[in-house]
Amino acid sequence: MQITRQTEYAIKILIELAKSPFGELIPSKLIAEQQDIPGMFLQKTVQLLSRAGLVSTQRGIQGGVRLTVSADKITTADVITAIEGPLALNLCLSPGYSCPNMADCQVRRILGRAQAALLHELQQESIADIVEGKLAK
Amino acid sequence: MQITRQTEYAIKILIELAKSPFGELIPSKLIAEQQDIPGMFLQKTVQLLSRAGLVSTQRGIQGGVRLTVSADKITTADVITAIEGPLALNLCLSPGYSCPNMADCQVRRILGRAQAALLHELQQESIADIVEGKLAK
DNA sequence: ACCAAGAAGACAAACTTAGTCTGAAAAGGA
DNA sequence: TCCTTTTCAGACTAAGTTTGTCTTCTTGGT
Repeated sequence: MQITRQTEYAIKILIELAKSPFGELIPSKLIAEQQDIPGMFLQKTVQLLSRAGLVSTQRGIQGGVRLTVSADKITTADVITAIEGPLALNLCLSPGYSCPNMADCQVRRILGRAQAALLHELQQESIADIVEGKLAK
Repeated sequence: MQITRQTEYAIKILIELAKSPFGELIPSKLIAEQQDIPGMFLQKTVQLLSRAGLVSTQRGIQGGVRLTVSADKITTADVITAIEGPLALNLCLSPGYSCPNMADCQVRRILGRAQAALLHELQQESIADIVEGKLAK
């Protein structure tokens, strides 16, 4: 039950972007070096963030990646969702899933509560909080 | 970021055991039928629960599985730990892991908070709660 | 036109998960 | 003691996921 490495990369990418003034274009190669992420894999990750609307990219010389949402509006939950899809602690908690006894399934209910607690916390934490170190314990 | 199917099986096994009087031996074959779990795989799962001290088993004719801890003392967190090992939302949150800049790693800190919130909720929820349906949202 | 970036998708290696198979060991009864 | 029932243990396998790489294409600026 872990986030994937790619999700961790995504968080680091956003942190790196948030260190520069909002909207500034940063070439992905530079991000890769700063955060020690394999170049090609980083690009795929940026694309997921881009499709989620968190960043935008520009091609060509002087191209790169930039935030389209301010860092204090991007939560950890947003990043996880962008990379891994909707948070689901169990298959039966995925949107669109259905099973015969879903209505009165106690396992589903109990895991749903845990998931809600996790999600609530993840939605409190923004990229800006991470960068600014606002999480003193 | 999901619990494994095996963990879900484990929860169901414990629920099934908790339906009978405490300490009663239930043959694993019966549990498999009741909860629709592949027989061999269930046995492996029972073994993990047994090594974690949550159940004990008896071989031979009239053998089976029984709870060794009362259902209201077994939390969802216990089950996940028994099957998957210590809860870790990210590799760097696993016990025994170390990386150079672990002390001031903001990613680690933020995920640590989320993990603590999740763990707290999981530790509130017992198998007895599930069986008795005490979770009416 | 040329070059520096990102876009896209095929591919592959490594790992994890879910499950099976086979044989052994133990408990109890005949 | 022998037989049956049941768990124990480990090897094995098939499928899926993760984490990348490689190659080719497209775009934008100079």
